[in-house]
Amino acid sequence: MNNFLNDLNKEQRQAVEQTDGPVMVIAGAGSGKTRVLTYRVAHLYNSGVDPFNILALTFTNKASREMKERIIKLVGDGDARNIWMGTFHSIFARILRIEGHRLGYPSNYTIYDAEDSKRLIKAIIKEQNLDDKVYQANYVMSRISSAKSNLISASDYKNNFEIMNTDKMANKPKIGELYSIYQKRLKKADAMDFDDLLFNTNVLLRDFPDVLYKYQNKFKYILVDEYQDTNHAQYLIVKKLAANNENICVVGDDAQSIYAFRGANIQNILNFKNDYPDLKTYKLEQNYRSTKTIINVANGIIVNNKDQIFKEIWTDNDEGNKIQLLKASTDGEEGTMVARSVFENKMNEQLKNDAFAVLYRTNAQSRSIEEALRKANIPYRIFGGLSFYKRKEIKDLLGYFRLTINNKDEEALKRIINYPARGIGKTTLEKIIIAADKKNKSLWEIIEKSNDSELNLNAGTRSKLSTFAIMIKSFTAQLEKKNAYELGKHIASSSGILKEFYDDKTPEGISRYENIEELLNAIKEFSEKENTGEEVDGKSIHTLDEFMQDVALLTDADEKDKEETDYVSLMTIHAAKGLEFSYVFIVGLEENLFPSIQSLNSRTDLEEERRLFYVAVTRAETKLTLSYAENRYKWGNLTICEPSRFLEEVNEKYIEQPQRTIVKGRDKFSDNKLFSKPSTQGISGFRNKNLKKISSITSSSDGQFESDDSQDLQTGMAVEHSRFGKGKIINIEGNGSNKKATVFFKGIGNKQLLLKFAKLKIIG
DNA sequence: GAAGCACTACTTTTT
DNA sequence: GTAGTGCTTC
Repeated sequence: MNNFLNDLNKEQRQAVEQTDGPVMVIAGAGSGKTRVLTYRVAHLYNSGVDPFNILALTFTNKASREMKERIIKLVGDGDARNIWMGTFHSIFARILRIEGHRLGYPSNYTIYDAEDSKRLIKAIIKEQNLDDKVYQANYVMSRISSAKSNLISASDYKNNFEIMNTDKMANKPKIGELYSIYQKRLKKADAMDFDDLLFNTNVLLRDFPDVLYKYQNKFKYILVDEYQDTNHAQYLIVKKLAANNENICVVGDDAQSIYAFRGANIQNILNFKNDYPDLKTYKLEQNYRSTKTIINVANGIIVNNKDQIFKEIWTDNDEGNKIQLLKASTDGEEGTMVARSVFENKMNEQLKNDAFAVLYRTNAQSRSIEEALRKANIPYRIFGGLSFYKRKEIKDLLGYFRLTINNKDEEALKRIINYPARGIGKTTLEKIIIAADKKNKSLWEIIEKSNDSELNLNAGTRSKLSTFAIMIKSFTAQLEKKNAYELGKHIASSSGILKEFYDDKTPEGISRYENIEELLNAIKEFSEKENTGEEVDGKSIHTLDEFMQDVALLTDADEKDKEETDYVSLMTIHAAKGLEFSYVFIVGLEENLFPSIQSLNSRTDLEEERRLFYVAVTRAETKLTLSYAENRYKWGNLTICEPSRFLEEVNEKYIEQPQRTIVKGRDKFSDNKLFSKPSTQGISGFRNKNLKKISSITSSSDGQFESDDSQDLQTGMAVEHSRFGKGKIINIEGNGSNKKATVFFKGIGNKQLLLKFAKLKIIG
């Protein structure tokens, strides 16, 4: 029974068997972190701990899904399903459904996703007559979000001199006010955003001792994955829940902390021992994943960071292949080179597609890779990006579901009240919003009473509103009676959504219709899921609101494996965390892209980018390929790029002779019809298309650098721009071809101009 | 109020 | 390049 523990090395085994008391595992990349976590849970289970008493928190749905599967493999299906395992957000959303009434939330509260939050914030900025150029929704949202992650409420925010002063200095003094309006609106809609799930859980545990006591007793054993990525709110929840039993095990790697941008606090792991004097710490430094070459490169990168717990990853694996470095002239060519390299390696080593992954910094980079793989007939799959549940048509239909479940859901209502068009337009909606604000009611309550109010609506509009309200109410009435699929299908057709997409015979329309069908299929599967015997919330059928509970927190569609299971994986580095692939391509290693241009201001941001690079490198088992392009399309323009500074941190001795391989490879495979035909077409196609633009840009910029004024520009000078007119230089930054000036133009405002493109004339 | 067209901001990363 | 917004016309 205990023999599976023999799979573990000494440190891993110690970490697994030390079941009681506080434990921290510092687990280097590829050192068997997930294995320790899963074995630990399995070991607890086998030692007789009641699965209901185990709480395992992960960071992503994917991680929790995988962990669940692995545990079930170890201990068998059955009782182990009762372990509380999931993401922070999903676990605490679940607790809030049970306990939220204490904070004034019904159990059917809605979870707003990032898009809903942003829309609401935008709407509020507009309603407050603030300039949306000054109060950019993204900025406001991130201020509010980081406040919430640090458990600063709207009133705390407004009472905090330092915070308010920062906003004042940034010329955005109203953010505190926007925060409190935003919270009020969420509350009125019976909605929580992602941050509220953690914030409100903290309030619950802080203000209701019986709740705290209940969950402290329930969760006798707590495990936290990726602890380095927890923010303050998450840290405190874990600390409180563990306070009684102190059977807490956190696993993490400070070198892989890549979420500081959204509030993750690396100090949580660095200071963990301060909270638990009895802490037992285990370091896992042996890597089982990668070749010596890859490990050496990774160590050579991370050593450049100042902030870290010292550890050096080592491996018993072979030396392995050298690192391949690809230099492309454009992003299109980069894609082609990657595709070719995938093909060659596949042929030479007789590999399947799923041995390969292409990792990039931003989602936008996937397109050129995708194009090249498609031309080369290599199956691929993109992870992340626009996920299934974020597509417009899906969110439209989900909007109906949401409104059915929670009539007060403001964002859902605004989304669908006139979709498909039913004659309830902007003006009417504005009147409703104003009335709702005045009476401090939800939009729904105003609509319900649209007849007897002083809304000033004409009879036609009133009847349209009441038809709409009656329809939604009829859906709501069927919530408990029909199963999720029956009701879902009924809503899809009687709302007119299905017809809307069915009538659209464009390719997009057809694909939308198919997506709707796919959603309904998923609901069908859910509805027909075997009932576990015990009744969920007293219901004997699987209802729509049950289905919807998890949907807001799903990012990847958990899409059922389609026909194709053997594909090359394309994803951002963030999404690749925790995964491993035999052959890894890291593309777009260029300054301002990776490291991201927004990270260049501070050392901490740059170090986070470096950790990101470290994470990317350590995904590779057998062979690593790095690539960059000299020119890249960014927001529609061809931009000149410099190789990333991170490339300099890779010791040359680990790098294969660049270019050589490519030329050889091309010769070797030039007689292969499958590949060479489309690919050469692809290359020449791209070349021809881009050459003109490249040459025109280089020649014009060359000309500029010799003849024009851009070298002599200085802060304070008055200049003239062909389009914006006369302006004054506020700031100059960057150098070489990336030299950038901030120029103030009268009546236009500040503009950031790349000097190699902007034709600035000095006029005084 | 709706549909069609032009304009602009956007791209960091995710629950 | 695209989604979202805003303007114009019916």
